[in-house]
Amino acid sequence: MNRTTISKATIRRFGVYIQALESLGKESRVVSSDRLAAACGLHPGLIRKDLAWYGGIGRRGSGYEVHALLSVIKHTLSVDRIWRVAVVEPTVTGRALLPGTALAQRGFEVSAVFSSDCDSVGERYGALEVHPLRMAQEIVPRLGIEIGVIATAPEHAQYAADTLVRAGVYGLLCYAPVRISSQPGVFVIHVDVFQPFFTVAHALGLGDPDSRAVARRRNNVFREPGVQPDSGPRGRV
Amino acid sequence: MNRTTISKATIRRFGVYIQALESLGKESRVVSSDRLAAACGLHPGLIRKDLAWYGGIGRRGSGYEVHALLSVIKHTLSVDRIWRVAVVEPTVTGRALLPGTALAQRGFEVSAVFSSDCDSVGERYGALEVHPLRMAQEIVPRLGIEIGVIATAPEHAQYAADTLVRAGVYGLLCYAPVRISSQPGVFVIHVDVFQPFFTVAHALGLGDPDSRAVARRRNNVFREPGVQPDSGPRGRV
DNA sequence: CAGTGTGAATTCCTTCACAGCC
DNA sequence: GGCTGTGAAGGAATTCACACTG
Repeated sequence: MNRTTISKATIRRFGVYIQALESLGKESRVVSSDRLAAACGLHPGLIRKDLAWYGGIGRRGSGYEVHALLSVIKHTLSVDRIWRVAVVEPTVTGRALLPGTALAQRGFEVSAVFSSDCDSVGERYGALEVHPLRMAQEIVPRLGIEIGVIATAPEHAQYAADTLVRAGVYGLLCYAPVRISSQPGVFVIHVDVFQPFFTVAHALGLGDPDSRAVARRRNNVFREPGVQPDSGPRGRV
Repeated sequence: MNRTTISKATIRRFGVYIQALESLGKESRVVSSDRLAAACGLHPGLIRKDLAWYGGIGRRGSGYEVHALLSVIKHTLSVDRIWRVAVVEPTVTGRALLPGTALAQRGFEVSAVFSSDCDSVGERYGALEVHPLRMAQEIVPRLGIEIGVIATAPEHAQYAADTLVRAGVYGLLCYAPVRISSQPGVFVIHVDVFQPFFTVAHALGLGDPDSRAVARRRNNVFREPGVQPDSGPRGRV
């Protein structure tokens, strides 16, 4: 099963596993698929399928060795190294990614902040000074920055993206609410921080509008695939 | 096709459509599935399928009327009203949701900020003052807050969630990296703001580690379902 | 014509259930 | 006994292709 490409869904979950394993690892040296499943809110079988991609990394009867697992998964996701990141526009969204956040612990180091706004240029956030966007051309290669975060207003997103790409960035996360287009060879992800609110609203609002009691009585309507209906294991109230 | 429950995937996309339509609406009164698809990075057929749920809301030959479409989709997602939201802990993540962000424009109004940290209590963010978490019991019902955002450290997440739920909240967004368990009738979504970075890292790091040139030359490896490989004249090989 | 609505085909993902190993 | 690895079954979500309509 090995030499195949991993499914997109699996890749997404690998990120979740890293997250969960980091904390599970503090408690025990080994986890079973059941335990990991509970921590992630997924079906145990799904976890075994995902991990089976490595071909027998688990031990029957006991489970998976946390450290080893973390290690291979991180390697697969290429997060067993440091990625340097540039943020364009220190907006609220942009600033939420700056050092001091958990982002750094996961191997992503924001090493530059750019802005097209004269007022912002020169401001400092911790050790970082805001530079004019036009300096990306020089700074990006010098600091070995490979990933760019677009946190501009939508109308400036494309320009910011182009500028970063020209400077050498080849992975982009766009937080602005527009679709930016990129040259081949550049990988782009569009992130909408507020989408989850929509999902919650839909779940809560089911049935007649503002009949709060109804919604309250209703069980979770969405279950992430694999999530047990409720009353979690680990379910202390 | 109407009386069926909508698929989870469709619901997620409805959120995206709202987003896209808000800006497309400024340019034209009508959109085709092709145009909307381009704006969202999706396959046109998929959009027609999704919208067909409403049963003939489009006009053959011309497309969908933007305003009407927005209106029904918003209704479906229950975002044709205001939802009041409480945030626990004004961490960087928590603060990114406070008024002034685009969240308010989408119908979600943060009306209270709570903290268990004595130092934070009393701080002001715009018009909002940080209250001790224990006051949730009184404030949540008074302000009609229905949704809670957990932006605490992981070890306090469950407690914060329980407190809010006891106060009357029945929808939760958890930004802390733990799985919180909830009573039936309470809808919970777990959000990990940094997951997209993992996906980018994986895409960029494909193949031999740190052979940047290789990655750079490679085309986007992940395509969101429906996204054309790139520069996509659709169809025809 | 341009563009929707939709069955049918396809691809992708998840769950089941059980054999096999520790 | 506990738990992994995995084929086979089942279910979703997406794409295709085309009839049909304004």
